[in-house]
Amino acid sequence: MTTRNTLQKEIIRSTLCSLKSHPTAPMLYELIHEKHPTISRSTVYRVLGQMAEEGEVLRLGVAGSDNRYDGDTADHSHIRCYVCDRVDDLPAVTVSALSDTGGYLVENCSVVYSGVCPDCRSTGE
Amino acid sequence: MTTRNTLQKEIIRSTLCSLKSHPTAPMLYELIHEKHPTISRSTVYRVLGQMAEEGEVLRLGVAGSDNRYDGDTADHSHIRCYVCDRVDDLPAVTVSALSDTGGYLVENCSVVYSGVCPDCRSTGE
DNA sequence: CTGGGTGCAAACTCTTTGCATTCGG
DNA sequence: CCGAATGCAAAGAGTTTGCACCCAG
Repeated sequence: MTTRNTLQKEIIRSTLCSLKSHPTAPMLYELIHEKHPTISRSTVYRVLGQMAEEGEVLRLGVAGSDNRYDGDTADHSHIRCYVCDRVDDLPAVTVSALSDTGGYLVENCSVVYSGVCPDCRSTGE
Repeated sequence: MTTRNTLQKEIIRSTLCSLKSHPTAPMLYELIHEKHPTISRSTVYRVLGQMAEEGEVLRLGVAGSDNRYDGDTADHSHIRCYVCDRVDDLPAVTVSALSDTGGYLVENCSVVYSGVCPDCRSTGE
Protein backbone atom coordinates (compact mmCIF):
# COMPACT_ATOMS: atom_id res chain seq x y z
CA MET A 1 0.00 0.00 0.00
CA THR A 2 1.49 3.29 -1.05
CA THR A 3 0.66 6.33 1.02
CA ARG A 4 -0.25 9.57 -0.65
CA ASN A 5 0.56 13.11 0.25
CA THR A 6 -2.63 15.00 0.65
CA LEU A 7 -3.28 18.58 1.59
CA GLN A 8 -5.04 17.44 4.77
CA LYS A 9 -2.05 15.47 5.96
CA GLU A 10 0.19 18.43 5.37
CA ILE A 11 -2.11 20.75 7.32
CA ILE A 12 -2.37 18.38 10.26
CA ARG A 13 1.36 17.78 10.33
CA SER A 14 2.30 21.45 10.16
CA THR A 15 -0.32 22.48 12.70
CA LEU A 16 0.97 19.98 15.21
CA CYS A 17 4.62 20.81 14.62
CA SER A 18 4.04 24.54 14.89
CA LEU A 19 2.64 24.10 18.38
CA LYS A 20 4.81 24.15 21.44
CA SER A 21 2.10 22.42 23.41
CA HIS A 22 0.97 18.82 23.45
CA PRO A 23 -2.61 18.80 22.32
CA THR A 24 -5.11 16.00 22.62
CA ALA A 25 -6.72 14.90 19.38
CA PRO A 26 -9.90 16.92 20.04
CA MET A 27 -7.86 20.05 20.80
CA LEU A 28 -5.92 19.66 17.60
CA TYR A 29 -9.10 19.05 15.69
CA GLU A 30 -10.55 22.30 17.01
CA LEU A 31 -7.48 24.27 16.02
CA ILE A 32 -7.43 22.80 12.55
CA HIS A 33 -11.14 23.11 12.11
CA GLU A 34 -11.03 26.86 12.82
CA LYS A 35 -8.70 27.48 9.92
CA HIS A 36 -9.85 24.68 7.68
CA PRO A 37 -13.49 23.92 8.35
CA THR A 38 -13.61 21.29 5.63
CA ILE A 39 -11.25 18.88 7.37
CA SER A 40 -13.23 16.27 9.20
CA ARG A 41 -12.72 14.84 12.61
CA SER A 42 -12.15 11.34 11.31
CA THR A 43 -9.39 12.52 9.04
CA VAL A 44 -7.59 14.14 11.94
CA TYR A 45 -7.81 10.94 13.94
CA ARG A 46 -6.80 8.80 11.00
CA VAL A 47 -3.81 10.94 10.09
CA LEU A 48 -2.65 11.26 13.69
CA GLY A 49 -2.82 7.53 14.16
CA GLN A 50 -0.96 7.00 10.93
CA MET A 51 1.78 9.47 11.80
CA ALA A 52 2.17 8.01 15.29
CA GLU A 53 2.47 4.58 13.72
CA GLU A 54 5.20 5.76 11.42
CA GLY A 55 7.04 7.53 14.23
CA GLU A 56 6.57 10.92 12.65
CA VAL A 57 4.91 12.24 15.80
CA LEU A 58 4.76 10.95 19.35
CA ARG A 59 1.68 9.76 21.12
CA LEU A 60 2.20 10.55 24.77
CA GLY A 61 0.86 8.41 27.54
CA VAL A 62 0.27 10.61 30.51
CA ALA A 63 -1.45 9.33 33.63
CA GLY A 64 -4.93 10.63 34.07
CA SER A 65 -5.27 12.36 30.76
CA ASP A 66 -6.23 11.47 27.24
CA ASN A 67 -3.83 10.76 24.46
CA ARG A 68 -1.71 13.73 23.56
CA TYR A 69 0.42 14.22 20.52
CA ASP A 70 3.86 15.76 20.27
CA GLY A 71 5.36 16.96 17.01
CA ASP A 72 8.84 16.87 18.49
CA THR A 73 10.23 13.37 18.21
CA ALA A 74 13.60 14.22 19.77
CA ASP A 75 14.37 12.48 23.03
CA HIS A 76 12.86 14.40 25.92
CA SER A 77 10.63 13.91 28.93
CA HIS A 78 7.29 15.36 29.87
CA ILE A 79 5.66 16.79 32.92
CA ARG A 80 2.00 17.18 33.62
CA CYS A 81 0.29 19.53 36.03
CA TYR A 82 -2.05 17.81 38.48
CA VAL A 83 -4.16 20.94 38.71
CA CYS A 84 -4.67 22.33 35.22
CA ASP A 85 -3.67 19.18 33.35
CA ARG A 86 -1.15 21.02 31.22
CA VAL A 87 1.73 19.03 29.73
CA ASP A 88 5.15 20.60 29.19
CA ASP A 89 8.49 19.45 27.88
CA LEU A 90 11.47 18.67 30.04
CA PRO A 91 15.02 17.92 28.96
CA ALA A 92 15.80 14.25 28.44
CA VAL A 93 16.84 12.40 31.56
CA THR A 94 19.02 9.35 31.70
CA VAL A 95 17.46 6.17 32.90
CA SER A 96 19.53 3.29 34.17
CA ALA A 97 19.53 0.23 31.94
CA LEU A 98 17.09 -2.49 32.86
CA SER A 99 18.57 -5.50 34.54
CA ASP A 100 15.59 -7.62 33.60
CA THR A 101 13.24 -6.90 30.73
CA GLY A 102 10.96 -9.80 31.55
CA GLY A 103 11.54 -11.30 28.14
CA TYR A 104 10.34 -8.21 26.34
CA LEU A 105 12.09 -6.78 23.33
CA VAL A 106 12.38 -3.21 24.58
CA GLU A 107 12.00 -0.57 21.93
CA ASN A 108 11.10 2.55 23.77
CA CYS A 109 11.15 4.28 27.12
CA SER A 110 9.13 7.25 28.21
CA VAL A 111 9.47 9.24 31.40
CA VAL A 112 6.61 11.36 32.64
CA TYR A 113 6.81 13.55 35.70
CA SER A 114 3.81 14.96 37.49
CA GLY A 115 3.57 18.00 39.65
CA VAL A 116 2.18 21.48 39.89
CA CYS A 117 2.98 23.99 37.19
CA PRO A 118 4.25 27.53 37.91
CA ASP A 119 0.87 29.09 37.13
CA CYS A 120 -1.05 26.83 39.47
CA ARG A 121 1.56 27.23 42.18
CA SER A 122 1.12 30.98 42.20
CA THR A 123 -2.66 30.68 42.15
CA GLY A 124 -2.33 28.99 45.49
CA GLU A 125 -1.96 25.31 44.82
CA MET B 1 -16.29 14.15 54.86
CA THR B 2 -15.77 10.79 56.46
CA THR B 3 -15.38 7.83 54.15
CA ARG B 4 -17.15 4.60 54.91
CA ASN B 5 -16.08 1.02 54.45
CA THR B 6 -18.55 -0.71 52.25
CA LEU B 7 -18.65 -4.22 50.93
CA GLN B 8 -18.30 -2.92 47.38
CA LYS B 9 -15.09 -1.09 48.15
CA GLU B 10 -13.65 -4.17 49.76
CA ILE B 11 -14.53 -6.31 46.75
CA ILE B 12 -13.05 -3.85 44.28
CA ARG B 13 -9.90 -3.41 46.32
CA SER B 14 -9.30 -7.11 46.81
CA THR B 15 -10.09 -7.97 43.21
CA LEU B 16 -7.55 -5.45 41.95
CA CYS B 17 -4.87 -6.47 44.44
CA SER B 18 -5.29 -10.15 43.73
CA LEU B 19 -4.49 -9.57 40.08
CA LYS B 20 -0.97 -9.65 38.78
CA SER B 21 -2.07 -7.71 35.72
CA HIS B 22 -2.91 -4.06 35.24
CA PRO B 23 -6.51 -3.94 34.14
CA THR B 24 -8.35 -1.03 32.65
CA ALA B 25 -11.47 0.04 34.48
CA PRO B 26 -13.78 -1.81 32.06
CA MET B 27 -11.72 -4.99 32.42
CA LEU B 28 -11.91 -4.79 36.18
CA TYR B 29 -15.61 -4.07 36.02
CA GLU B 30 -16.14 -7.20 33.94
CA LEU B 31 -14.21 -9.34 36.40
CA ILE B 32 -16.07 -7.97 39.36
CA HIS B 33 -19.40 -8.11 37.63
CA GLU B 34 -19.01 -11.83 36.93
CA LYS B 35 -18.72 -12.63 40.60
CA HIS B 36 -20.85 -9.84 41.96
CA PRO B 37 -23.48 -8.89 39.39
CA THR B 38 -25.03 -6.35 41.70
CA ILE B 39 -22.04 -4.01 41.70
CA SER B 40 -22.60 -1.25 39.21
CA ARG B 41 -20.24 0.27 36.73
CA SER B 42 -20.40 3.68 38.32
CA THR B 43 -19.41 2.30 41.69
CA VAL B 44 -16.34 0.67 40.19
CA TYR B 45 -15.33 3.94 38.57
CA ARG B 46 -16.07 5.94 41.67
CA VAL B 47 -14.16 3.64 43.98
CA LEU B 48 -11.20 3.36 41.62
CA GLY B 49 -10.98 7.11 41.32
CA GLN B 50 -11.22 7.48 45.04
CA MET B 51 -8.52 4.92 45.74
CA ALA B 52 -6.24 6.45 43.13
CA GLU B 53 -6.79 9.83 44.74
CA GLU B 54 -5.82 8.47 48.13
CA GLY B 55 -2.78 6.71 46.73
CA GLU B 56 -4.11 3.31 47.62
CA VAL B 57 -3.77 2.15 44.03
CA LEU B 58 -1.90 3.54 41.04
CA ARG B 59 -3.47 4.89 37.91
CA LEU B 60 -1.00 4.17 35.12
CA GLY B 61 -0.55 6.39 32.15
CA VAL B 62 0.57 4.25 29.28
CA ALA B 63 0.93 5.53 25.76
CA GLY B 64 -1.77 4.39 23.41
CA SER B 65 -3.96 2.70 25.94
CA ASP B 66 -6.67 3.58 28.37
CA ASN B 67 -6.18 4.17 32.05
CA ARG B 68 -4.99 1.12 33.86
CA TYR B 69 -4.91 0.48 37.56
CA ASP B 70 -2.21 -1.19 39.60
CA GLY B 71 -2.82 -2.52 43.08
CA ASP B 72 0.91 -2.52 43.80
CA THR B 73 1.96 0.94 44.93
CA ALA B 74 5.61 0.03 45.49
CA ASP B 75 8.08 1.84 43.27
CA HIS B 76 8.41 0.01 39.98
CA SER B 77 8.25 0.61 36.25
CA HIS B 78 5.97 -0.73 33.57
CA ILE B 79 6.28 -2.09 30.11
CA ARG B 80 3.60 -2.34 27.47
CA CYS B 81 3.48 -4.64 24.47
CA TYR B 82 2.96 -2.86 21.17
CA VAL B 83 1.23 -5.89 19.76
CA CYS B 84 -1.18 -7.27 22.33
CA ASP B 85 -1.28 -4.18 24.50
CA ARG B 86 -0.43 -6.11 27.63
CA VAL B 87 1.19 -4.21 30.51
CA ASP B 88 3.70 -5.90 32.82
CA ASP B 89 5.77 -4.88 35.80
CA LEU B 90 9.46 -4.16 35.68
CA PRO B 91 11.83 -3.52 38.56
CA ALA B 92 12.26 0.12 39.49
CA VAL B 93 14.86 1.97 37.52
CA THR B 94 16.86 4.95 38.66
CA VAL B 95 16.29 8.19 36.82
CA SER B 96 18.80 11.02 36.93
CA ALA B 97 17.62 14.11 38.76
CA LEU B 98 16.18 16.86 36.61
CA SER B 99 18.44 19.81 36.05
CA ASP B 100 15.51 22.01 35.16
CA THR B 101 11.95 21.41 36.25
CA GLY B 102 10.60 24.35 34.29
CA GLY B 103 9.25 25.90 37.45
CA TYR B 104 7.15 22.87 38.29
CA LEU B 105 6.88 21.47 41.75
CA VAL B 106 7.70 17.87 40.90
CA GLU B 107 5.85 15.27 42.90
CA ASN B 108 6.01 12.13 40.88
CA CYS B 109 7.87 10.34 38.12
CA SER B 110 6.74 7.38 36.08
CA VAL B 111 8.75 5.36 33.61
CA VAL B 112 7.03 3.31 30.97
CA TYR B 113 8.84 1.13 28.50
CA SER B 114 7.32 -0.18 25.31
CA GLY B 115 8.26 -3.21 23.33
CA VAL B 116 7.14 -6.64 22.27
CA CYS B 117 6.24 -9.18 24.92
CA PRO B 118 7.59 -12.76 24.95
CA ASP B 119 4.33 -14.21 23.68
CA CYS B 120 4.09 -11.88 20.72
CA ARG B 121 7.76 -12.36 19.90
CA SER B 122 7.31 -16.09 19.58
CA THR B 123 4.15 -15.67 17.52
CA GLY B 124 6.33 -14.01 14.93
CA GLU B 125 6.43 -10.32 15.81
C1' DC C 1 -7.81 5.25 -14.39
C1' DT C 2 -7.40 3.12 -9.67
C1' DG C 3 -7.50 2.59 -5.14
C1' DG C 4 -5.93 5.26 -1.12
C1' DG C 5 -7.92 9.23 1.23
C1' DT C 6 -11.70 12.05 2.72
C1' DG C 7 -16.16 13.68 4.78
C1' DC C 8 -20.18 12.61 6.97
C1' DA C 9 -23.01 10.42 10.11
C1' DA C 10 -23.87 6.77 12.89
C1' DA C 11 -22.02 3.56 16.13
C1' DC C 12 -19.08 2.36 20.05
C1' DT C 13 -16.43 2.56 24.17
C1' DC C 14 -15.12 4.69 28.26
C1' DT C 15 -16.45 7.70 31.88
C1' DT C 16 -19.29 10.91 34.48
C1' DT C 17 -23.58 12.58 36.57
C1' DG C 18 -28.47 13.26 38.53
C1' DC C 19 -31.43 11.24 41.53
C1' DA C 20 -33.95 8.17 44.47
C1' DT C 21 -32.70 4.50 47.64
C1' DT C 22 -29.84 2.06 50.85
C1' DC C 23 -27.11 1.25 54.85
C1' DG C 24 -22.61 2.16 57.70
C1' DG C 25 -21.29 4.39 61.82
C1' DC D 1 -30.85 8.97 62.31
C1' DC D 2 -27.89 11.37 58.73
C1' DG D 3 -25.53 11.70 54.90
C1' DA D 4 -21.97 9.01 52.32
C1' DA D 5 -22.28 5.41 49.05
C1' DT D 6 -24.79 2.76 45.69
C1' DG D 7 -27.42 1.41 41.43
C1' DC D 8 -29.57 2.73 37.47
C1' DA D 9 -30.17 5.09 33.46
C1' DA D 10 -29.12 8.80 30.76
C1' DA D 11 -25.79 12.02 29.16
C1' DG D 12 -21.08 13.31 27.67
C1' DA D 13 -16.52 12.74 25.98
C1' DG D 14 -13.32 10.67 22.75
C1' DT D 15 -12.66 7.59 19.03
C1' DT D 16 -13.77 4.32 15.32
C1' DT D 17 -16.18 2.67 11.20
C1' DG D 18 -19.14 2.00 6.89
C1' DC D 19 -19.83 3.94 2.71
C1' DA D 20 -20.11 6.90 -1.27
C1' DC D 21 -17.38 10.33 -3.50
C1' DC D 22 -12.95 12.43 -4.69
C1' DC D 23 -8.33 13.14 -6.23
C1' DA D 24 -2.98 12.05 -6.13
C1' DG D 25 0.04 9.39 -8.72
